[in-house]
Amino acid sequence: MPADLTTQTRKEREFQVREELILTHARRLLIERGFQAWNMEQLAEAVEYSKGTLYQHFTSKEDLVLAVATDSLRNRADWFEKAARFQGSTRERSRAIGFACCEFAEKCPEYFHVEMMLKSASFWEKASEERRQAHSFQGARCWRILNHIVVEAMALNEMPRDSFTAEEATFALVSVTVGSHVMTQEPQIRVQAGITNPMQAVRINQDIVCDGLNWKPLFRDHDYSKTDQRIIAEVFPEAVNWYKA
Amino acid sequence: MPADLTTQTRKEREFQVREELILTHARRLLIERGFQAWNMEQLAEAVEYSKGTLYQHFTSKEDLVLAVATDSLRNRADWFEKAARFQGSTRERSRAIGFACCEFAEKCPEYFHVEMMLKSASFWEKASEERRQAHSFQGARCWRILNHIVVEAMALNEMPRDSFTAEEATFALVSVTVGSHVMTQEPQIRVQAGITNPMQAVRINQDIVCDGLNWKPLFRDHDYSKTDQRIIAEVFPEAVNWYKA
DNA sequence: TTCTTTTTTTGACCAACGGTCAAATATTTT
DNA sequence: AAAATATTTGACCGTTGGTCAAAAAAAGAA
Repeated sequence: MPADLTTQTRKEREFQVREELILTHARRLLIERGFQAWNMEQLAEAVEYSKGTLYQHFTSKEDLVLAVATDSLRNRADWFEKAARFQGSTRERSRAIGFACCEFAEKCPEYFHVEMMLKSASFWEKASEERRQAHSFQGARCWRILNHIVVEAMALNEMPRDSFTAEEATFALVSVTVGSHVMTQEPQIRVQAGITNPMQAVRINQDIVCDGLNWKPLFRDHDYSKTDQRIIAEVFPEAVNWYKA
Repeated sequence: MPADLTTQTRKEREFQVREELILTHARRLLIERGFQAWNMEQLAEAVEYSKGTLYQHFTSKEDLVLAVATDSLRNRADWFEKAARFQGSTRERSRAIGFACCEFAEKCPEYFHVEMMLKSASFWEKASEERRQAHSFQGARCWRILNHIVVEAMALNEMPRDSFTAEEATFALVSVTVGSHVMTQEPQIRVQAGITNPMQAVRINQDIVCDGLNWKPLFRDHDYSKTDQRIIAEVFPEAVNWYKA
């Protein structure tokens, strides 16, 4: 998020440009090698600064990686917002968010890897309070956008109110999405489940959960292929490579 | 799995006893502190052997931790088997497996933590081929048990065959379960979703997916509380602490 | 029992890496 | 041009996973 350039001094701007340079290279290393298989020395070399300079921006390797993840998460929230504005029924809009999730997984493949590490307390503890808050903030944005659609669906009686609360419904969608992404990463599961297109597998599971929530119109009663094409055309004008009709 | 004691020499038996001692202490450290916050030296001290001896059993710290995880996973598969033998409809039996998952999460809290680490290639690579295979084997057992019930449900027309394949249905259940466990670990999500009982949240999500798969009798049409009590009484005779009616 | 051989255990040692900070370098001010 | 301030650097440190030659223990031979 480029803060307003007018109130910044040249120094501050240079500092920010360098931070983005570091983040870019760190993301590349994360994608290419994961977390362990590179060190701060190598990153310093890549950005053509010394190790000490890196530590002027980040308190630890974990802090840096969390910053990369938060950057990605901000993108996801932005995509969520755009998807939520899709013109259609509440279920169609939640579907657009499902697409945003897949697009996110495709464009920010390092994210889920970092997300897994975030579950371990020791990782989280090594990051700075500032970055932890930034990450929580973007996470909360994503939750709020989806939850808002669920609440609206219940208000419009497109989803029954008596079975589950809006929070339970939102939680179910979030859980199945994360779980599906995690499981599709596992080669063994891919074989056992016969998965050839991971993104499609994720979306099928989202359909199952929405149907389980009785979110009308049900997937099993309704053909969403027209909606899907509109979502791709209107929300993701750039090519979406993972979609198979 | 204690191999047959008769064909083993005394040495071999002692070796095995020591391995179990190491695994026990490693599991305790994993639960108490996670993966990072203890080192091999401390573990060696705890088991009253030297570091070098640990490396006669395990090729690396990761190899050791994978062994702990596989031990737990074997327990889960055993619980799955027991749950699958529950007398009832296919959906009731899948419900019993859902309970087994919760019981597992409660009794082996270190497992999900390790499972997350297994997603990173570098971790997996540091473990020995032998232990990787053992882990895959137990994972496959769990899959097979659940998948078998799904196949049977379709054969008995308790779940429609035309919407999803048996593998897709199994995958959906596995995904939502893993995802729910992962998400309930996250304090922020707990607050946002208003979760007070994580295990109940997991089971709700399983109900939603089963309903989405149109697995009869549907949760929304049927009261499963009697079934739940039977499952607890018959499959988990020891106290189940997390269940709230 | 005593000496020799084999097996097992040990902990000093190594390399790798995240992180620090005094010194060097660059920039700004006077 | 010199002094003052700010920034960058990389040698250095502590920790830790992992190794291996030497020590200790066990087994075997006499």
